[in-house]
Amino acid sequence: MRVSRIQAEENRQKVIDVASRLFRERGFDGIGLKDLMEGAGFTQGAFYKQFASKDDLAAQASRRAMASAFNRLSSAAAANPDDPLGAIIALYLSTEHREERLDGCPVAALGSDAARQGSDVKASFEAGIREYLEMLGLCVAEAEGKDNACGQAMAILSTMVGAMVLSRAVNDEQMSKQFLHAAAKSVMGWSAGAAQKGQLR
Amino acid sequence: MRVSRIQAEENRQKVIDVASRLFRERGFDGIGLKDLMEGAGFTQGAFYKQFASKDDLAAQASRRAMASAFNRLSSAAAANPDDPLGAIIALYLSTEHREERLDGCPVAALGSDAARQGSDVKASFEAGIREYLEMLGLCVAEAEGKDNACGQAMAILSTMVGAMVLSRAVNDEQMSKQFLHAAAKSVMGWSAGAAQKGQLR
DNA sequence: ATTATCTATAGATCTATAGATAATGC
DNA sequence: ATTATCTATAGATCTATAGATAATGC
Repeated sequence: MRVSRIQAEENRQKVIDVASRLFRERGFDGIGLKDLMEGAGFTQGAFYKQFASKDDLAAQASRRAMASAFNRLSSAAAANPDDPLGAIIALYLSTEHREERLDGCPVAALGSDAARQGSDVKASFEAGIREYLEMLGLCVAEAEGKDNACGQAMAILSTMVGAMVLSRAVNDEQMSKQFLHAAAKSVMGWSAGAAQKGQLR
Repeated sequence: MRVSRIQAEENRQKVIDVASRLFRERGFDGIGLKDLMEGAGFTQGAFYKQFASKDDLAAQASRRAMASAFNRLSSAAAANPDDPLGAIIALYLSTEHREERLDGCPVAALGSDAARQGSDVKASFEAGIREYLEMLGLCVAEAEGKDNACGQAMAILSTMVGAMVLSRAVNDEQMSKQFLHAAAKSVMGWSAGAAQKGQLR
C-alpha cells in the first residue's frame, strides 16, 4: 500500500489540483473530504498524511487555482501583443468563462466564500490578485502611460469580477449577457484597441 | 404551545429576517437549520411548518436581504438629491460596508454562493439586482442624459460589487482600501458631482 | 378539531483519528 | 524501521420527519 516519496508528492499535488477545481464548483463548504479525496483517486483516510486540515487544503487549492487562472489570462495577453488588455477582457467577460466555474477565475467563483475563510486562504487570494493587478497594470501603462496604472488596474479587475459574479447570480440569460457586455464596454476604454480608435478617456 | 395565526406569521417573518442576516455572515452552507431557528428564538422542530425546505428559506431570505440593502442605498440617494449616485457610491464603497457583511449587500456577501444555488434563490437575487439597476439607471440618466443609462448602471454595479468582493478577500488592509478607493474614483465619473466639476467622460 | 411549536430521533454526512496493511528506504 | 494508504470508527452535525403538547379557532 505504501508508495515512494516521489509518488506520494505527486499524489499530494493531484489532490490539490482536484480540490482547486471542486472547491470552485461547489464552494469550500459544499464538498467534503471524502468526495475531494475520491475525486483524486484516494480514500478519505489518506488525507491527514497529506494535509494538516481542510483549511490547509483550501489555502493550497486557492493558491493553485489563482495561479492557473492567472496563467490563462496571461497567455491570452501574450498571444495578442497589439492589445493584451483587450484579449484579457474578451476572455474574462466571455459566456464560456461564465459557464466554466470549475476552471474559471477563483475570485468570481469563490470570492464571497473567501471573505469568510481564515487568513491562509485570504493570503492565497491576495497573492493571486496581486499577480492579476501587476499584469493589468502593465497593460494599462502600455496603452495609456503609467499614470495611476495601479488604480486603473484595480478598477478594471473590480468591474470584471463584479460582472462575472452578477452574471452568474441571475436566471435571465439576456440580463446575464448584458452584464458581461456592459462591463466589457466600460473597461475596454483602457485598452490599446480603444486608444487606437480615439476612444481614450 | 400553539400561538395565534398572526403570531405564527410574525414568527415566520422573524425567521426570514434572522436568516437574511446569518446567511450573509456564514454563507448558505455555513449555517444549519438549528442555529438559524435558535437565532430567531425557536427550536429546529418548528422549521418545517414554516418553510418547505432550507432552499425555500434561502430564497425568501435572499429576497428579504436584497430588499433591505436596496432600501438603505435608496434612502441614501433620496437624502442627497443633488448627487444621489455619489451618495450611493460613498455608502457602498465604504469600509463600514466592507466590515458589515451581516447587513450589507447580499450580492457582495453571497454572490459566489448564489451561482451554486437553485433558480428560486437566483430569482430573488435577480429581482433585487433589477431594483438596483433601476435606481442606478435613474441616477445616471439624471446626471448625464439617458443614453444607455441601463448599460452604465450595469457597469457601475459590477465595479462596486467586484471591488467589495475583492476588498473582503484579501488580508492587507491597505490593498483592501485601495480597491474601494479605485472603484469609487472610477464610477464617480458618472455622478452629478463629477459632471458639475467638468469631469464628464 | 386543528395546529404551532416542542422534544426526540432517523439516517446521512461531516472532520478527524486509530490501527491495519504492505511497500519503501535505510 | 518507517510510512503512504487503506479500512473502520468516533463524535459532531446536517436535513428532515414523527409524535407529544398545549393553545387557538370553529
